[in-house]
Amino acid sequence: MAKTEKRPSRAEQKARRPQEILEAAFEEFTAKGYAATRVEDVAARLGVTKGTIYLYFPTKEVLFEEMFRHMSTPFKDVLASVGTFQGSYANRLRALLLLAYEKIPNDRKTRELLRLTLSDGTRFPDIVDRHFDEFIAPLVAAVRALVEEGVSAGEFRRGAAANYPDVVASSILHVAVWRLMFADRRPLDGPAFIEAHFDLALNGLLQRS
Amino acid sequence: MAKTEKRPSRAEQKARRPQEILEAAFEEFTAKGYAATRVEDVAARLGVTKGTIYLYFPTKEVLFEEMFRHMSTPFKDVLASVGTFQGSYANRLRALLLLAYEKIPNDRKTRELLRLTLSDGTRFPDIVDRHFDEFIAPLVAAVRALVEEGVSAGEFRRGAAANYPDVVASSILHVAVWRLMFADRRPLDGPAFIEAHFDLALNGLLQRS
Amino acid sequence: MAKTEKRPSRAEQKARRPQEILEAAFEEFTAKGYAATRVEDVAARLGVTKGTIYLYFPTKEVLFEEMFRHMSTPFKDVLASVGTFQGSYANRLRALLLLAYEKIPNDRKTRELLRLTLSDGTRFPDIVDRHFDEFIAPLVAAVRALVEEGVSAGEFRRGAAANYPDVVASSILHVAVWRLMFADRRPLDGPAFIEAHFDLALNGLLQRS
Amino acid sequence: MAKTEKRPSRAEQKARRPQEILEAAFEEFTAKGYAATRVEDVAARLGVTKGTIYLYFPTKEVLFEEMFRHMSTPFKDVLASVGTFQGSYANRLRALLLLAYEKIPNDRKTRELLRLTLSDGTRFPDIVDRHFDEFIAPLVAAVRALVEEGVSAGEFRRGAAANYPDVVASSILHVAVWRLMFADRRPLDGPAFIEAHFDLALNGLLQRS
DNA sequence: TATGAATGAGCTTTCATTCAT
DNA sequence: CATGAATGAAAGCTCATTCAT
Repeated sequence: MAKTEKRPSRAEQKARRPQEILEAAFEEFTAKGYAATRVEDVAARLGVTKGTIYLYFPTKEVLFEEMFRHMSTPFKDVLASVGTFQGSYANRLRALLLLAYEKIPNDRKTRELLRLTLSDGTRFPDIVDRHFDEFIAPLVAAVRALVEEGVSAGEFRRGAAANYPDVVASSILHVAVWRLMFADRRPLDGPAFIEAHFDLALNGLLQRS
Repeated sequence: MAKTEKRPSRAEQKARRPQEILEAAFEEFTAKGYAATRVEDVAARLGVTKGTIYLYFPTKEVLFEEMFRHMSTPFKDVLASVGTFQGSYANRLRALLLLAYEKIPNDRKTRELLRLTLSDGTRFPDIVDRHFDEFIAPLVAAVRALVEEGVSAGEFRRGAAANYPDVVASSILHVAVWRLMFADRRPLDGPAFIEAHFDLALNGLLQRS
Repeated sequence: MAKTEKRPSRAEQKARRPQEILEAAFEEFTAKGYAATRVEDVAARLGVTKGTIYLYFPTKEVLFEEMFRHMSTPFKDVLASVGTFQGSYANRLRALLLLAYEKIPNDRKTRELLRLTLSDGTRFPDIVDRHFDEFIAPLVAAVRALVEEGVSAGEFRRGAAANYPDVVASSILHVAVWRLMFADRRPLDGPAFIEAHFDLALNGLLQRS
Repeated sequence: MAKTEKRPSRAEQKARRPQEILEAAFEEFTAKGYAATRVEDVAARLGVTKGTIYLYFPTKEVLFEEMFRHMSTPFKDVLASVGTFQGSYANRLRALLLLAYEKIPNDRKTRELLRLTLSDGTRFPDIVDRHFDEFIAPLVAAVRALVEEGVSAGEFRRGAAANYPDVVASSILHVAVWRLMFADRRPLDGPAFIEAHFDLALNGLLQRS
């Protein structure tokens, strides 16, 4: 029982290398952008040398792309649970948006990948599509489904907002961008913001009595 | 009448140069980001050589900073007109948000500067503050003022949304980010989105009968 | 009569230009050496622009060469007066060396041209020869002539020093190099040094009683 | 025994590199001066490329400074042996000056560093001080000490020359400058010059019988 | 005559990539 | 596996020189 969870064996260490590199690459690329990041910086963060990086990834571009893929955690899966939600549609929508807040602006990985998508999307068109398929489309689809069901059930108003569900979720992006831009320099009161968002969105959607 | 509008004289050319350069720089920097843009690209866009750029701007960094300053058109001034708005607070808010849509996601300059702020804000902290002071703060302040007046007048509900006006305006940022990210690849139906936004926000804010 | 000696007329101004340029070039070239001096620096010192320099001198190299020629004042002429010296050979030698001190280490022009000869002689072999012909050879010849006459007259000892007159004059170069190297940071007591030089040289040369 | 003295191993090569570079830099910088030397010239002399130089030295300026430090061999140490000299003060002084001739004008390294001190001392003030502390000050101090002892012992005359020992040593600088300036184009008969120097200096210093 | 905008060749420095050890 | 010395292709910046005004 002694050696359990001790430092990894050489073999384990080796197996872990690629992931370590991708994680180090994430830190560097998100901090400085693709062009301004040097392969050596990534290596230095791991305490290895440039050559080692090239042992696992053939070029800086591939490193970037694989890092992006590795760090973008599946949001679709999370959304799968939406189907199991119970209660009023208002509460279901609230729960869904809460999930999105957790996964997008509050999750550093997702948030920083959004930055990369905006800054280096020109050079890596794939990541833009990926970002859309991974985050935007599923979220919008889930919101739309819920809103439509709520409308059918007579809980939500029919109207422009119901037809364009992005607008219901757009505050989420606002928080993400705010955090990317200001970090700790202008902290944002997350819970209060979310509360205001729910207040506005649900009042905006609910049938007027 | 003959020679009017011929090629500019030497003096005219010179007077125009700095602006031409700043505008070319805007195109290049926004297309590729600071690090990936070469001074020579900016020059080539104007049909001149690198050296010419350095005749007007001492370093690439200064070129970037002055470009940013030159291209960020005052939003505060636009907002000044808000005070003159008439009619219901709902309409006034609608007019205010429309102004913001025009000036932020629909104005290519502002939109692209937002991208730069996100991608190169780390290297140029000034532009982050500038962006905040120039766009975010005035807009939030204007929305807050209007909402508070609307609440006082009994037209708007008191509530979380009224206390956190960012949430009312956040869809604007959503459109900006969407356009930056997808450009023409996934066009966004602007008018429909705006309509949905107003529908949601005003229903969310108005006193329930 | 009032305006006599007032500011020069345009024609005079023009006629003076080349010299002004050469003098400005002297300041710049001696301060930074040939390679590190920019033509624009020379122009700026005169309050004109680069183009003006090229109106008078076709290239930077020619400017340098002509500057060198222009600033190297004839030492030979000065030495001509040596033939008229009277009195003991010791006194004549003293007078000759004093002339050399005035013309070489104490004359800023000559001193600085010595620096250029050492630093840029590789690129401009002419100036080395020029320096030799203009300063070294005449001085050594004059010293040699005087010493030989002094020996013939029985006033100076025959001996190694008399055969190699450079050694008699070498302290002069020492002062020049010292001043070039240390300028005002380690001032050299000129009169005391010269006195010591005469003391040593004359005692070294005079017949032992 | 076979492979001994074959091409150096990677490790040996690496250990040697910095010195190789400094020596190549010495050749280039002394031949053309700081400004006119290209880092690529230094590299080419070693058969490597520019990049290699920057692997060892961060900037051209640092390369120059470290080269200067590396090539200036301690003169002070040599002078330490002066204290052990025996015999007449004339002979001791002769021995001391001979040491100085060996170390300053006859040693190519020292001689060329003198050239750099004169040509690039403005840009690198440190090397001027270094040159003073390393060569000038110790030499003058040693001469002074010996002369003073010789005066105390009654062997040397009291007088101006004894008070200003630079003058006794100044011929040494003369030879250095001559060689820097004329190299092989006007060779200087070293031994004869030195003989003349001793003849003059000792006769100039010794008590007149 | 004088200007100064513009050029283009060249220099310093950087960095992705390779490869012998 | 890992290293890190070396490369070479840029990229930022400079400056002698030109030329339209």
